[in-house]
Amino acid sequence: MVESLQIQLKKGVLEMCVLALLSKGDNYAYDIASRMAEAVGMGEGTIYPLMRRMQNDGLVSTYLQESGSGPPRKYYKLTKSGAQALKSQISDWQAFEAAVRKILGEVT
Amino acid sequence: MVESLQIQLKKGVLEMCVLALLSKGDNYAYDIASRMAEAVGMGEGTIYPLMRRMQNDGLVSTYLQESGSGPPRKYYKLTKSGAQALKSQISDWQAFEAAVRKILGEVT
DNA sequence: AATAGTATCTTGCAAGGCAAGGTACCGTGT
DNA sequence: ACACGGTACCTTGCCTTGCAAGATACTATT
Repeated sequence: MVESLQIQLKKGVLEMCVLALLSKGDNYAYDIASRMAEAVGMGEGTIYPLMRRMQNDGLVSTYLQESGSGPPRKYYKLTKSGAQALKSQISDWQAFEAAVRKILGEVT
Repeated sequence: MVESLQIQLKKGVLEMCVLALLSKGDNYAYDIASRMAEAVGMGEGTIYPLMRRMQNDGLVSTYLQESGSGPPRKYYKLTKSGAQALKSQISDWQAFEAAVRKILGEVT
C-alpha cells in the first residue's frame, strides 16, 4: 500500500501540488514556480526538471502560446493519467499526514 | 520564516517523528526504526545515520543498557535542545501542512 | 543603448533515504 | 554441539532530487 512513503514524500509532495494546481487550469512553469515559492518555499531551479519528469511520466502535456510580455509560454495541461496520479497521491498524502499526526500524538 | 520548507521536509519530517517518539520516553534505534517502518515506511538503514546526526546536533544524548535478548541497547534521550527543536519543527510542519491543504483546495 | 522584467532551461553541488551487507549476541530446535 | 532465526548494532555505495547560480532570449521602459 505504502510502497515507500518517504520517497513518496520527496518525489511526491511537490509533484502533487503541481498536479493540483494544474487541475484548476492549464499553467506555465514560471507561474507555477512563483506560487509554489510563496506557498512552500520552492526554488525556481526545481520546477523545470520536475516538469520534464512529469511530462516523461505522461502526467502532463504541453503546448506553446504567445504571451506578449516576454518569450512564448509553455503551458502544461493535466492528462488523464495525471488526474489519476493526483487522486492517488492525495490519498497517499492523507495517509502520511495521518501517520504523522498519530506519531505526534495529541500535541496538535 | 520558512527558509526552505522542502529541504525542511526531507531533513525534518523523520527527525521530527523521532523527536516526538523520544519525547514520550527514551528508546533505542532498532525499536524506533520498527515503529517508523510500520508508520511511514522508513528503512532501517536510515535510522543510524539519522541518530548520529541528531546526536552531533545535540538533540539527543545516549546511554547503554543490557537487554538480555541480544547485544546491549543504545538508548537515546531527548535533550533540552531536542525538545526545543521538536516544538519548532512541529510548527513548521503544521505551516507546511496548511500550505499544502490550501493548494489542494477543497479536493480534500 | 541599457536596464529590468518575463520566461525558458542547464550545470554542479550537497544532502539524505535506501538496499544490501557485515558483526555480534542470545535462545530454541535438532 | 551446532545451526538457525531474532535482536541489535553499524557501514558502504547508489540514486534521486532540491537548490543556487548562471545562460539565453524576448519585450517594454528609461
